Amino acid sequence: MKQPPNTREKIARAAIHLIAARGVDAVSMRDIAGAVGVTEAALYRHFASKNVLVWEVFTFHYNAFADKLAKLHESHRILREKLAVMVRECCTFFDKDRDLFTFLLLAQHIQRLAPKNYKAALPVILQEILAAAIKRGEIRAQDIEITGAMMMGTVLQTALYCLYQKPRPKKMVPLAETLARACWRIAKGE
Amino acid sequence: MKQPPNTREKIARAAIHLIAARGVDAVSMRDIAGAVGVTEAALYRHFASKNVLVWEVFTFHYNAFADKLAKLHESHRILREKLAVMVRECCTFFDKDRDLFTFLLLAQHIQRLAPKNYKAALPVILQEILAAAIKRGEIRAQDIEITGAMMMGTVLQTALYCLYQKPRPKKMVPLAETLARACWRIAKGE
Amino acid sequence: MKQPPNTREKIARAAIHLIAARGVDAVSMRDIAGAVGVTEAALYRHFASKNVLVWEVFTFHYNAFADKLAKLHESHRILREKLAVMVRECCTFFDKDRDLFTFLLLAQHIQRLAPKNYKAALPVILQEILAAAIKRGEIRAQDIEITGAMMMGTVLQTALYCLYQKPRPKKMVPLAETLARACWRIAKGE
Amino acid sequence: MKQPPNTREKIARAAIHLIAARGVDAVSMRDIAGAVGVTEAALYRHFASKNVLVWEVFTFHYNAFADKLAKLHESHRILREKLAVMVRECCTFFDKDRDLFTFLLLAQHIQRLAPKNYKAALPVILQEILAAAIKRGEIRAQDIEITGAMMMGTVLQTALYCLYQKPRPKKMVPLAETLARACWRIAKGE
DNA sequence: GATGAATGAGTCTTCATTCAT
DNA sequence: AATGAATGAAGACTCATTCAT
Repeated sequence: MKQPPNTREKIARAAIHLIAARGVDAVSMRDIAGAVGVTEAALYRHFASKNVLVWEVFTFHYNAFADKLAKLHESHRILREKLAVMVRECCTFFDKDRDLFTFLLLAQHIQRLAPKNYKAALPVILQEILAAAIKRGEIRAQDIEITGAMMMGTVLQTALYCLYQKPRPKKMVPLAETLARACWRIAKGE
Repeated sequence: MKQPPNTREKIARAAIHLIAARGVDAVSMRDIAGAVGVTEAALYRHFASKNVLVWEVFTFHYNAFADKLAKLHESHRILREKLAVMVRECCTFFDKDRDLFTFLLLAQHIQRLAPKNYKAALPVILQEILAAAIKRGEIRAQDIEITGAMMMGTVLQTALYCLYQKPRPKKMVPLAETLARACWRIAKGE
Repeated sequence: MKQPPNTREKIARAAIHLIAARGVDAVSMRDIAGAVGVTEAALYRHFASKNVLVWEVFTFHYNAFADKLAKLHESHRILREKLAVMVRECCTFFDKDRDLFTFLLLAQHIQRLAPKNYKAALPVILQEILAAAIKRGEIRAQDIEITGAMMMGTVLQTALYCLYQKPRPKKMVPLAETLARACWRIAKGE
Repeated sequence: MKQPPNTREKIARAAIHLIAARGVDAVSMRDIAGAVGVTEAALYRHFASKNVLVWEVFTFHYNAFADKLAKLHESHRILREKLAVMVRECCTFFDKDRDLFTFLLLAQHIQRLAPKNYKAALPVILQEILAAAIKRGEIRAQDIEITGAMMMGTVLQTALYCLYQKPRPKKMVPLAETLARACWRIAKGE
C-alpha cells in the first residue's frame, strides 16, 4: 500500500549508510545526493540543512530504539531479566541493521547538533531501572549514573569491537548472554 | 637542556586541544596555526600533512600511555591488582590531562588514518594479561577479546560520562576503585 | 464586482512589499511565493519569469502614477501651481503607500530590465512642463533636462531621508510646501 | 617606489568597477576574481567576506571624499562659497572617476552592510554647515536635515542623469555653477 | 490554477596544500 | 624556519525555472 518509494526515506537511508561508514563530517551532501541518485538541491526539499537531516534521522531512530527498550524491560520484574532482555535486543539490533546501529553509536558526535537541554533517553531509562532495583533491594545502593555508564560501555565497546573485525564484522547475538551477565555483575557489585 | 619551547611541540599541543574539543574533521590547519601563532605554511615545516600530524601526535601519546600501563602492571602478580593499578592510572591520566585523554579517546576515528595492519596496542596488552591470568588459573577460560572489550568499555564510557558533565567535568580518580572492581567482576565471570 | 482576491494581485503586492524593503536582487521567487502562501511554481502561472513579474508590476504602477501627475498639472496654468500640485501628490502618495513609493524609487535599478529604447515617463512630463513655462516666459531659458533632474532629486532624496528615519519613517505631506517652493526656486534661477 | 602592483588594491578597483555597473548583488566574487585574474579563494586572503570587501572599499573612499569636502569648505567663510566649492568638487570627482562616484552613489544599498549606529558623514557635514550659516544669519532658520536632503538630491539626481546619458555619459563640471546656484537658492528659501 | 519534486547552474566560503621569498 | 600569496577542489546552500500530476 506504499506510494512510490519515498525520497525522504531513501535520503535518510543513504545518510545512515554513509555516516555509519565515515562519520558525519566526512560525508557531504553531495555524497548523499549521489547515493540517492538526485541532485544536492533535491535534498533541501526534504531537509532544511545537513544538520537538520542528520539530527532528524538520528533522533527518529534513537527514540524509536529507546522506546522499544523501554517497552521490553517493562514486561519483566527483576533487574537481571530486564538487563538480559535489553542487552539481547541491542545485539539483535546490531546484527539486523549494523549501519543503523553504528550510526546511532555516533551519538556523542551527533549530539553537538542537539538543541540545548537535550537529554539522551537511553541513559535515563537505564538509570531509572537501576534506581528501581535499588529501591526493591535487588542491588545495593550505588551511583546509578556511573553504573549506567559502565553498563553502556560494556555493550557499546563490544559492539565497536565486533564492528571492526576483519574480514567480516562479528555477530553480537551469540555474545548476548555474556554481556548480560557482565552488566548484571557490574550492578551487583561485590 | 631543552631548547626554547619547541614549535613542533606547540603545534602538537594545539592540535590535541582543538581536536579534543571538536574532533579531527572539524579542526582545520588554519585553526591549529592560529592557535600556535604561526602561518599555516609553517605547519608543513614540521609535519608533512594534516593526516601525518594527527597520526604522529596520536601514536606518540597513545604508545607512551600503552607503555606506561605495560610497565605498571608488570610490578604486580595477580590480575586483580594489575587491573586496579591500570585503571587507577587511566583515572589519574584523565584528571591530569583531560585534553590529551579525550584526544586519545577519538582513537576509533583517528585510526582510519592508520597504515594497513596497524593494531592498537592497548587491547593487545589487556588480552595478554587476561590470557596469562587464565593460564595461571586465576579466572576461568573465556574469550579474552570480548572480555577486554567489555573492560575497556567500562572505563572509557565512564570517562565519556565524566567528560560531558556540566557545568564542570567530573574527576575520575575517586571512581578508580569502583571501576577496577567492575573490571575484575567482568573477568571473574559467574 | 471584484472577483475573490485575485492571486495575481496578491503576488504583485507581496513583490512590492518585499522589494521595497530589500531590493530586487535580494528577493527570491521563493520569498514572494511564501509571502503569498502559494508554491513558487504557482507564480509562473501568472508571470512568465521573475524579470517579467518585476517589470510588469513596476511599469503598471509607474505609468499609473505618471498619468495621475499628468492629469493633475493640466488643471493648472502656471508653473508654480503645477509644481505645487505635483509635489503635493508625490507627498500624499508617499504617506499613503510607502511600500509602493519605495518600490518605484528603485526605478534606476529596475530599468536594467527595460526593453531597449524605453524612456521613463516622469522626466519627460516634467521637461514638457518646463519647456512650456519657458515658452510662456514664466521662467528664463535653461537646460530643462538638468532642471528636471534637480527637481526630481529634491523630492526623491527627501523621500529617501523620510523613509529611513528611525524609529518611524517621517510623513512627507507636511514638507510639501517646502519642497514645492524649492522646486520653484530651482526653476526660477537667479 | 611602489611594490609590485598591490593585489588588494586591484581587487578593490575591480569591485568598484563591476559594482558601479551592475550593483552589489549582481556582482559575484567570481566576477571580481575573474576581473583581477586570480582565484576566488585569493580574494579571501585580502577581505574576510564579500560584505566586508564591499563595506571596507565603500567606507574608505566615502570617508576620504567626505574628509576632502570638509577640508575644502573650511577655507571659505560664507555659505554660498562653501556650497560652490563643494559642488564643484563633486562634479570634478564625477568627471575624473565615474566608476568610483557611481559606486559611492549606491550608498543607500550598501549601508545595509553597515554596523549598527553607523551614520553617514556627508549629510552630517552638510547639516553642520547649514546650522552655522543660520547662526551667522546668512539664511533664515529652517529644518537643516530637509534642506540638506534637498541639496544632496539636486546634485545626486543630476549625476544620475549625466551617468545614463547615451551614447556617452555627460560631463558634470560644466554644470557646477548651475548646481551650486540651485543649492544656494534652496537654502536661501524665499 | 496550483502543487511537489526536481534540476543545473551558481552563490559565498573553506579546505589542505604549495611555493617563491 | 617561517611568511604571504596563491590555488583547485570541495563545502553547504540558494536560485530561477520546469514539469508531471
